[in-house]
Amino acid sequence: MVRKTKEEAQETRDAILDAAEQVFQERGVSRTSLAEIATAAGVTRGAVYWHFANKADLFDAMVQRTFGPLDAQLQELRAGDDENPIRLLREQAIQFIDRAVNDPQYFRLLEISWHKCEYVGEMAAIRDAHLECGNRYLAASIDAFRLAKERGFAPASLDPHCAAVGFVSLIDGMVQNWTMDKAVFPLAEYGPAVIDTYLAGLGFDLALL
Amino acid sequence: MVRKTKEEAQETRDAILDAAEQVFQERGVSRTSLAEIATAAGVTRGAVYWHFANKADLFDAMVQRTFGPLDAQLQELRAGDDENPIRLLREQAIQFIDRAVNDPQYFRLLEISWHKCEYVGEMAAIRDAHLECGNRYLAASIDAFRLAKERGFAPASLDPHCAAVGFVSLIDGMVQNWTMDKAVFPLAEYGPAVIDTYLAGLGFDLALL
DNA sequence: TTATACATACATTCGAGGATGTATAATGGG
DNA sequence: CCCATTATACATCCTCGAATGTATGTATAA
Repeated sequence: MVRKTKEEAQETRDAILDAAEQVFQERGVSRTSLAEIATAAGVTRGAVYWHFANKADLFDAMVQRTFGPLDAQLQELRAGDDENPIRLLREQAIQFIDRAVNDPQYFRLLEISWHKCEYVGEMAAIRDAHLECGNRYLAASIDAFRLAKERGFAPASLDPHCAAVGFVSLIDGMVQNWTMDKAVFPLAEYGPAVIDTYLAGLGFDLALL
Repeated sequence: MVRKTKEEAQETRDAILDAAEQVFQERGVSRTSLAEIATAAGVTRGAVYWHFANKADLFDAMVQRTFGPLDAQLQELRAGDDENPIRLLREQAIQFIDRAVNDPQYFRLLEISWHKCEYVGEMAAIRDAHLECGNRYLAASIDAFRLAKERGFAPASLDPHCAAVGFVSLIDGMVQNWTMDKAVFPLAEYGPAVIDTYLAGLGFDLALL
C-alpha cells in the first residue's frame, strides 16, 4: 500500500476523480469533505492531498477531464465548410443532447456544475472558465447564423446575435430542466423537435437541414 | 437592544432576510455562516436563531418571501378566459423577464437559487418546492397550448406537451444565461423577440398575439 | 408577573492543511 | 548487474480555526 508505480498512481488519481463525481453528485460540492472523497475512493486524505492541492483544484481537474476535450469539437464547428453552417450547428446540438442522455459521466458533470455547485470564491475561476467556454460557443453560433444569412439560407431580417442567444439558451434550458427531473419529458425525443421548431421560426427551411 | 415591540421584531426579521440575500449572493449559500448574516444585519446570532431554526429554515423563508406570491399569478393564467390563451402565456413570460431585468431583489433571488446554492441535503426540500412550482407552470403552459390548438390558433400537428417544454425551457435558459453575465446580451430586448420566434415556429400567427 | 426579543457565553464538532513517517519504485554509480 | 541513494506515493498524526447549536442572561413590552 505504498509507493505504487506511475501507472498505479494514475489509477488512484482517476479513482479519486471518479469518487469525487459520485459524492459531489450525491451531497453537493461544498458539503463534501476531502475525507469523504478519500473514503469513497478507498484511499486516505493523504492520497488526495498528494494528487490535488485542495478541493477547488480537485474540482477543476474533474471538470477538465470531461469538458476539456469539448473545446476541440468547438473548433470543428468554426472550421466546418458545409455550405449551410446551421446544418452543423444543429448536428452538434443534437449530439450534445444525445450525450447528455446516454453518457452517464457526462450527465453527472452537467448535474454537478448546474445544481450541486456554487460558483463563488475559489470556484469563481472555474465559473469564469465555464462562462468563457459558453461565450465561445455563442460566438461560433453567431458566426454560423451570420454566414447562413449571407448565403441566403435565412431571411435578411435575421439578427445573428439574437438568433444565436435564443438557440443556445433553448438548448441550455432544455438540458438543465431535464437534469433536474428526467421524468418530466423525454429529452432525446423533444430536443431535436424543439430545436427544429425554433429554426423554423427563424425562417430556415428544415428540408435543407 | 432588548425586547422590541412586535413591529420592531418584524423589522429585524426583515433586516435579517435582506442581509441574507446580500451575503448569499456575494458568497454563496453554503459558504456564508449565520454569524456573517447577523453582522450584515446589525444583530447577533441570537437574533437569527430566535427568528429561524437554522440556515435552511432562513433560506426557505427568504425564498418564500419573494417567490411565494408568484403562485397567485399562476392561478391567473389558468383562470384566464382570453380567447387565445397563448396571448396571456406570452404576456406573463414577458412580465417575468421584465421583472428579472428591473426588480433587483427578484434578480438576486434568481441568481442565488440558480448559481449560488446547492440543491442537496436539507435544501432538497426547497429544491422540490422549486421544481413543483416549475411543474405547475409547465402544466399550465400545456393546458394553454392544448386549448389554443383546440380553438384553431395552432396547427393540428402541434404537440402541446412538447411545445410547452420548449417554451418554458427557452425562457429559463435565457434568463439563466443572462444572470450569469448581463453584458452578453440585452435580455429585455432579445427576450420577447426570441419568444416570438419560437411561437412563430410552432405555427402561431404573431399578428393575433 | 410572564412571555418575548434578543445578546452573550459555552461546548462540541468537523474539516482543512500541514508535518511526519514509511515502504517501495526509479535512478545512477561502480 | 548490483547496490546505494533519492524521489515518489501515499498513510498517519496533529493542530488550528470556524461554525453550529444550545444554554443562559436580561431588559422590556404585554
